[in-house]
Amino acid sequence: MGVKERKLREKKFLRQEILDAASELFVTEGYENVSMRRIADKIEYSPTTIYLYFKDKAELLEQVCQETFSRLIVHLTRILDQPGDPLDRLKRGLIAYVKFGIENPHHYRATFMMPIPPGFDREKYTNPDAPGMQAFDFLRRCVFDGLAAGKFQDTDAEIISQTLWAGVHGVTALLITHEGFPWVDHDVLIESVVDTLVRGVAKA
Amino acid sequence: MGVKERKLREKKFLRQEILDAASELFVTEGYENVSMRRIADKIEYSPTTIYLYFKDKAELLEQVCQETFSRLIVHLTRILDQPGDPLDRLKRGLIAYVKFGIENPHHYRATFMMPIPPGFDREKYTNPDAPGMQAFDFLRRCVFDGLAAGKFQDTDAEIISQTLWAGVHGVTALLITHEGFPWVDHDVLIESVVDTLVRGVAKA
DNA sequence: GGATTAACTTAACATTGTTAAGTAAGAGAG
DNA sequence: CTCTCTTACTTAACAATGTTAAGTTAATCC
Repeated sequence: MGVKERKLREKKFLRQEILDAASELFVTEGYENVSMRRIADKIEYSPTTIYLYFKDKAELLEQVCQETFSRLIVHLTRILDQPGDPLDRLKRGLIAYVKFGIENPHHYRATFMMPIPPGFDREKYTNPDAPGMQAFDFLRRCVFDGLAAGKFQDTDAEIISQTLWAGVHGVTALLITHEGFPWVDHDVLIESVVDTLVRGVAKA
Repeated sequence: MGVKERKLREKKFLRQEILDAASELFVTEGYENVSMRRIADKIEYSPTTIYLYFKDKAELLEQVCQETFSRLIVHLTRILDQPGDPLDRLKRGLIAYVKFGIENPHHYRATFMMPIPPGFDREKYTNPDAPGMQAFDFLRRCVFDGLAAGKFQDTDAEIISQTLWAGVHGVTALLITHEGFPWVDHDVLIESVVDTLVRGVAKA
């Protein structure tokens, strides 16, 4: 009786269809401009069907972002697996992070720039499987490599990691929200920030 | 006939009452969790009255933030008017910026972390009277001072300014949105970011 | 004293996320 | 085959949102 399995496959399929439709709409229009009804229209189901597969709009967004961020993870993996100077790899990783954010502004916004829900879920951040946290862990590992090679001024890996994260998040976030601002060339700015940060933490 | 003027004064007064009520609610609950009806309740007027004084909710928020940010301006002015090494003043200014953001998270979010409305208003950012832009100009001035004193590695004031802004915005934004994250001590992190940035742009 | 204007309110609209109740088709058991 | 139960979905509705149009009431002007 493969019937049950076929059913399950079909169920999984619809779930994926919802995710795809939602992702595309979120990407093109931004989370808050997409209603559940619009997503439902796109997949030609009734709005309430979505609730059979996802608890609410927030969970749907979370899943969509998780998919996107796993792409960043493989991207970062490729960069960090290459040999070379730890500081160079660190720079390349940081730049990749920023560029990813800018290429996926709505998903970046959703994972890193959204207000904390009132009943904050600390678990979401300490949970290492969380989409964004995995990316941050990459940064941590880079910093450990650099520390082992004695490349840094400070010796606290956590402080260095968080400092670098704050820095790259800053450019990413500003370039996303302040599109109209008279920035210097994007690439120039990104490189400037990353260079400044790495110069700042590196041993003199 | 002072009647007309009294009327005008009363009108201004109600406007200010709305601003105050809105500000308090925005501060305690956050922009998106405050409805026009709640604001109206607080001042004991009907919801639609607000629209006689403000075009829409966004404009109301904008005015509220403007008020708040002018406090940052006077704060920064005090710091920058003190004598001393340009880099030291720069550091103090940057730290003040971050602390202000963290102490006014909702207003900071509203001015610097909100998605750009679809029909972007470039004018809002180039306009030097805009609340946030005035603060950024302070940073620019600091950088000019430092450049004049030959303190920086790079020579482009705009690149340096934007780089520093990105950096401090990063900590501010992350500390605001990721309250639950296992940060190292806030003050330690803030100081680390500012030190790193200034070390990064300073002449070796 | 009648018309005009100003300040404010009531009622309503369209849209949002979400839930409760219903329906129809198919699986499983006898 | 038939009765029942489950699965997968839909229809209808709710409460809340920002915002507008249409009053209403009181003071002002001529």
